[in-house]
This record gives sequence, C-alpha cells and structure tokens, in this order.
Amino acid sequence: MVSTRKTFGSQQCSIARTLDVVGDWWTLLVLRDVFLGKRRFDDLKTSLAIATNVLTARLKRLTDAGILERRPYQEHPARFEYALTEKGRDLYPVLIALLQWGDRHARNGSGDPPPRVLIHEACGNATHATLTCSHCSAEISASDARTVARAEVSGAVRKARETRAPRAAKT
Amino acid sequence: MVSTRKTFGSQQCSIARTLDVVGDWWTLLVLRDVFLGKRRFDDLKTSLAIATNVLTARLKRLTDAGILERRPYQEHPARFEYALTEKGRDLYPVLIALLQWGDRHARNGSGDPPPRVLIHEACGNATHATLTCSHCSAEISASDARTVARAEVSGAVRKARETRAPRAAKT
DNA sequence: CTACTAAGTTGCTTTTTGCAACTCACTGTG
DNA sequence: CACAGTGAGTTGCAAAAAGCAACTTAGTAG
Repeated sequence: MVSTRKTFGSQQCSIARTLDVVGDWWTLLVLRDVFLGKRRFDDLKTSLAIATNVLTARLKRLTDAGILERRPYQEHPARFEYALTEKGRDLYPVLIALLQWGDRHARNGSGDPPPRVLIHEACGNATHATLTCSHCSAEISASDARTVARAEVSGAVRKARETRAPRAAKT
Repeated sequence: MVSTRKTFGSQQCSIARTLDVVGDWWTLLVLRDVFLGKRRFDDLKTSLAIATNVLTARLKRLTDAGILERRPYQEHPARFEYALTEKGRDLYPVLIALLQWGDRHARNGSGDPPPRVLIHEACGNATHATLTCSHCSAEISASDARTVARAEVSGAVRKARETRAPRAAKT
C-alpha cells in the first residue's frame, strides 16, 4: 500500500516511529502549508505543485494518523478542508526546528537572508526559538544531552547528578 | 543523480531547503545513529539494517552537504568514520523534536512508555525539551507564533506589539 | 444544456529502493 | 607468499514509489 518499505513504525524508537508517519518527501511540506493556513485541496496543490494523487495519498495518511482532520466547509458541492488536530499542532516544533536549521545552514548558495521570519506574538518580537530544558531552562545542545534507555534511567540520572557532565562516555 | 525529484532546494523556503538535504526516509535515521555515537559504516549498516548502497549514498550526501565529516581513523586498511560537523550538530533540535513528538503521539499501539529518555547532563535531570522564545523565554506554540515574509517584518512586529496577538489574519 | 470548479481516480512512465552478489584493499597467520 | 577474513564499497536487477496527464463525479453559474 502506501506505507513503509521497511516499517520504521515497528522500531523501538520514537524518532523512527515519527518518521514513519511524517518522514517522507511531501508530508512535512504539506504540514508546513497547513500551518501557514492553507487548508484546501486546491490551495495545497497549487502551492506545492504536487501531483494530485500524491496529495490525496498524503492527506489521507495524515488524516488516518490523526494529524489532520477532514471536515466539510460546505454541504452542497461537498467541499472539505483539512485542519490540524492537537496531535498535528504538536508537530510545530519539528517544523520550527527545520525552519531554523534551514535559515542558518541552507541558504541557497546566494547568501540571501531567510525569506520568512518567526514572530512570537505573545511578546511581539521577531525571535529565534531555542530548545530548552524543562527543568533548568538552559538551552539544550547535542553536547550536554543524551538519551538513555528507559531501563537505565535512574542510574543515569544519578550518575549525571554526581559527576556533572561525564560527556557521555563512549557513545 | 541521487538528488531531488522536484528540487525543494530551489524553493524560497528554509523548511523546503532543509528537507532537500535531510528529508528522506533514511537520512534522519542515519543522523540519529550518529548522534547516538555510531560513526562507522558497519555499525550504521547493522544498526539500521539499511542496504549498503543506500547507506553509501546517504553518507555521501551528508558529507557533501557538510553535515558529516569523513575522516580516517586508521591508515593501513584505510578505515573511515563519519563525525558530525557543527552544521550537523545543529540538527539536534530537529531530532529532539521528532523524538518528543514520537514519545507523545507515536507509541506503537501497545501504550509502551517511550524507550529512551532525554537526559540533560548540565542539570542532571531527565527532561522534556521545549521550544522557547529567545526574547521572552516563554514556550512557543503554533498558536502564538507565525512566520512572516521578511519584507513585512517591521510592520508585523509593530502590529504584534500594538495589538498583542492578532491571530495571523487569514494566512 | 454548456461551461466551469473542487476533489479526487485511474493508468502509465520514470525514479528510487532493497537486495544479493561481487570487487578491492589490506590484515594476520602460518 | 598463499589464504581465509573483514571493512567499505560497486554493480545489476526486480519491486515499489513518485510524477504526469487524462478522466470522473458532483454540483454551481448562466
């Protein structure tokens, strides 16, 4: 069917499972457009220059996955729009992370400034989003975080508490 | 050519350009493993159960893109390892965002707890990373942020400052 | 009744994957 | 040095997706 050539979904890894739902060429771009407010088939089709069958398949997958909700916005010629569910809205950080990496590292050769700027309306500023620790509010980077298997958790936390930054041993 | 069926790279959008480099089935999983400390061809191959030619292609693309650096770790049988460059390390937020979404929303049916837990070594806690505004340090969510074209920036910021949350008009 | 639009389907061609088998360079062992 | 062994790939081929264009269905506007 549409899905998994190698079923990432069954892997024991949340990243793999996320990619299983959302990790192909078009899906994240469709979501980008939905976050930008495009919710209709034709808007998406035009904006993405995507083949209709592919768009159909993506919307179906996203709807099946509970990321989008398909609902009619008019009865008689039965027209539908696709809105983000909460599950879908939770993908925002992923999009923002991609956006910011692109802004910093994927200027298309010509050194243009990034075409879109992130505005945080709550505070009214053009902003730059950072990933911060829910505990200490410091920015998290690859060098001071790591993931450990759940089973090792208590030990790992204890270890980190004792020795403060053991720089992840080998891994 | 390895590349782009529909050249996202040329699009005026940082998300599209990022996905152009990193947005296919395997690439992010390869990076996940590199972040977990796997740096050798065979480790990656085994861990991902990926076909060698596909892995070769991915590593080459990532290396060409400046995300990984290929360097010899021994001379005589000329063996190489792949290390993250700074550009590569900057993809960490993307992986974390995917990880957390998966933890919350892509439990594989069985309701298992997420298999890996994020530890912030600087503070020693199992943590949950949030996206926060570099200005006001508040958490950023889809509903209180939006992106605007660079050209409109000064106006948009001014508007947001004045009216605090105009909910992104139409787009 | 004709033209037109939104939202898809269907069918067919071109690309990409996935897989297995093969090469190449070197190692360590006797 | 002959010989099995290993890491890092290539090459070739069958199968799966993606791209493209034409067709359908349902309803509106004139």
